[in-house]
Amino acid sequence: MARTASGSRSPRADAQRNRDHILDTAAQYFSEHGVSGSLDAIAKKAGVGAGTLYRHFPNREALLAALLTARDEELVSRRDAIRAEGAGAASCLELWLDALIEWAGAFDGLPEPLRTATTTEKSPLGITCQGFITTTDEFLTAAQEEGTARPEVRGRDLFLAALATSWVRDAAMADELSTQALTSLVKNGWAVSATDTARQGRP
Amino acid sequence: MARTASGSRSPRADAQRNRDHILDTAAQYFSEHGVSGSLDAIAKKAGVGAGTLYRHFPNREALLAALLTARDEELVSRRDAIRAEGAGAASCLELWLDALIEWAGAFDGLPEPLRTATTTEKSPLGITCQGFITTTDEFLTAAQEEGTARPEVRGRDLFLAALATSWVRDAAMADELSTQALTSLVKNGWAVSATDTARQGRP
DNA sequence: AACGATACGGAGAGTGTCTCCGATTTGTCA
DNA sequence: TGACAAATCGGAGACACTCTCCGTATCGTT
Repeated sequence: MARTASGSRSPRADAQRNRDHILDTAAQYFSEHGVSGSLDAIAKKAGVGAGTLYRHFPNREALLAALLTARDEELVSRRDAIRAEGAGAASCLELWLDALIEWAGAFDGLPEPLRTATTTEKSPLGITCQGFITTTDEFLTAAQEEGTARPEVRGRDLFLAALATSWVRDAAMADELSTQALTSLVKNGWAVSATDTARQGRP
Repeated sequence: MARTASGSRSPRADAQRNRDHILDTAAQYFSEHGVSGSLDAIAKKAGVGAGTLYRHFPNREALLAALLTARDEELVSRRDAIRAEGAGAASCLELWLDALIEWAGAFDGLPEPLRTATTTEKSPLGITCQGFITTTDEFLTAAQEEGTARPEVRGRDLFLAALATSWVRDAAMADELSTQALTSLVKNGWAVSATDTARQGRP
């Protein structure tokens, strides 16, 4: 008898098929309508009953978490690629933050549930976020040891700042510069230091 | 016949009474349940029919805008007070951003509609936000002329950053440091400049 | 007091989430 | 292959929320 790694019986073929199909449909639907699109509509579009959708994914967050699994893997690959490049710790951190911002912008409205999950104890999304906070911390610590990142900053703060940047972008579509602006703000701040004052005028 | 400044007939006494009462009730309800609390529940709690609530405030945003009017005035006073203090432009900007963050944190979930309003052409909230962006720009420009703020930063970016900070705080209740952390991030960035490197180790 | 303008209230239409359970499909074993 | 039990399905329906409509009540004026 077929079994999964965890010892439970492997899912029935139709169940697996439905699950996959719901996931595909949801990905498209969320792309078009944002993450608050109607779940019943997704079920209908996928050609299954509402009950089927909710059995596979008890709530919106569960569906979102499943949907992000594929993207999570991409992000992990990105992390490894950044590490492999062997650039300076500050550049690595910068690249990682960019990757994080892009990841959180996969769907319209995604930053909101991510933020909630980050601060909500246990949940599929929350665990994912926790992992990425850890990664952020690793890159950050390296940069701090290198002397290129302020020692008082925490990985958690940078992660939240990345989510916030994506959050701003969600609505500020009229102004694509906003993402760059926020990114630069988080990196350099609005205040000029003594060094920068001397430099002022030549970019 | 009594008339308002704009020339239309002044509202009937019962209408005014209801409006005020709804506003009071909504303020309390939103404080307890966040800005996505049920509007019908507010109507019921205020002892009026749903129709009455929606006649006075056609949608959630209108109610929110009316609710914020009082707080807006406080914020404007704060602006004047900051100007009057006559401190350095950088300090003024800093104080103003703090005031903005506090304002946007008046209710749980408020940053979301504010951000939407900021990027949505005309709307009661949007106009309010536009005004505060202008104020932010004034403080920012002063700091830039003083040489204490980076020239490439825009008031709009700082305003959105303030909203984002409030947004993060909304969920990160487990960690009150987050607001400070984000504020400092927006001011100084995570990267250390050459000057700071020399300073490292003595706070 | 009487009348027109204004405002009220709540039933109900439309939409969305999520549950429950009889009907159906699948996998297994004889 | 046939039959049985477990697993899964589908969609009606309970419940919540937003917002509209319109008959009824109240206000302010003459």
